[in-house]
Amino acid sequence: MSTRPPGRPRSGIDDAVFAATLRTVHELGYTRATVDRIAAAAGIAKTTIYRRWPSKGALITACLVDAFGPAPLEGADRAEIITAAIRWIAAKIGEPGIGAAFAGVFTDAVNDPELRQILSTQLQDPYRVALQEVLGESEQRVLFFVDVVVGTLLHRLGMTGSPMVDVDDLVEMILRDFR
Amino acid sequence: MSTRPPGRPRSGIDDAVFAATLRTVHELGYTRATVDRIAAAAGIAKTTIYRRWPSKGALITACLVDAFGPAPLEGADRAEIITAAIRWIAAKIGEPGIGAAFAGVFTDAVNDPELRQILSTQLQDPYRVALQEVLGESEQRVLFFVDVVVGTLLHRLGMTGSPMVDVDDLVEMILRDFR
DNA sequence: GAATTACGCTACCTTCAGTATCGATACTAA
DNA sequence: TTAGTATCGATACTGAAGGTAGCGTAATTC
Repeated sequence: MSTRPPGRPRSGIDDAVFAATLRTVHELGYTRATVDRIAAAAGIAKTTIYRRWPSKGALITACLVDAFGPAPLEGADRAEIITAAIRWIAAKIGEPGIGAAFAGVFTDAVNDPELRQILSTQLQDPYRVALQEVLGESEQRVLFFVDVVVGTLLHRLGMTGSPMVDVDDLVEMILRDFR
Repeated sequence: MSTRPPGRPRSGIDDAVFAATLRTVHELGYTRATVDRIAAAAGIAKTTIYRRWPSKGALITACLVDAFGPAPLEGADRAEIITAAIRWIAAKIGEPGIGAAFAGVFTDAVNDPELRQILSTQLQDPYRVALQEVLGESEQRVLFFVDVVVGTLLHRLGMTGSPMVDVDDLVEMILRDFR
């Protein structure tokens, strides 16, 4: 059942495109990482990218979803889980290309409701739901948690150009509030 | 001394340009608030804008410096000062056009070192210095404070499209950390 | 009146997101 | 083997937007 449909199958280039995206954003920054350059870095045609993702923002979002993967929400107690989650997202944002891509697509989303919808549902919602379950907190409270953690990390990255290196202060502050 | 220099004096249009900028950003959002449209809304030529500010980001930054004004860093003790400061910046970011302009120029600055310099020195530094003095905290600590407060407020605005209405949680969290 | 500086206007350059088209390619079904 | 279908690469193009150049004109000082 569910045999392969007719027509030429899509070539498995998603991973190559994601890698080329992060590499290009890391080297040139979000704005100068044009779709043309990303396509060239991946060795494919620009039109192929637009056949798979409806916009540059959607491509970046898909790339981030792939790069982040599932969050490691494990630990003996709430404090350990929260600490691990903060350190995990901070480390991810510190990886080459990921932080710049995240900040770039986030800022694009501010004035683009469609992109905001994509970003919210495809990237944030899975982690929000998982956090609500494992922490037993309300949606409102988890959203506040995400605002503080991600907002702080992105503000530091955007204002200084470098990711936050010492996350201890942030962890302690959050722990005092969510213990 | 310091008599008026020769040549046609600049017309006093800065206030009109700032007002037109906030109005246009409020109506159309940061991206669609093009320099052409802002100039048209102010009733002047686009070239006049570029004679006074070197880029769109610099114009928005100057507009924000003007709109924010000095921070009300008053209160009987540290807790009152911190509370007032947080409520003040949250209210400002909630004003029509200001939050969108702030988020927009911030995100532009992420991949534009020149603009980041302008934003950091002209907008953030005055408040950072004033906070260091009145709170007696280190530069590192005050920068962390700014990262958390502004980052949280901008993340909420960018992710939901609306400013944070209930700032109490943020105030309490910060107070627990900076008491 | 001469020099100087700002303004408005028009035209222009460049970059980039996104689209259209067309021939070639890879696969399914008969 | 052939017809049908869907993808890919390549090229060209559109439209929007930031920013610049040049020119005539207006305002002010000396």
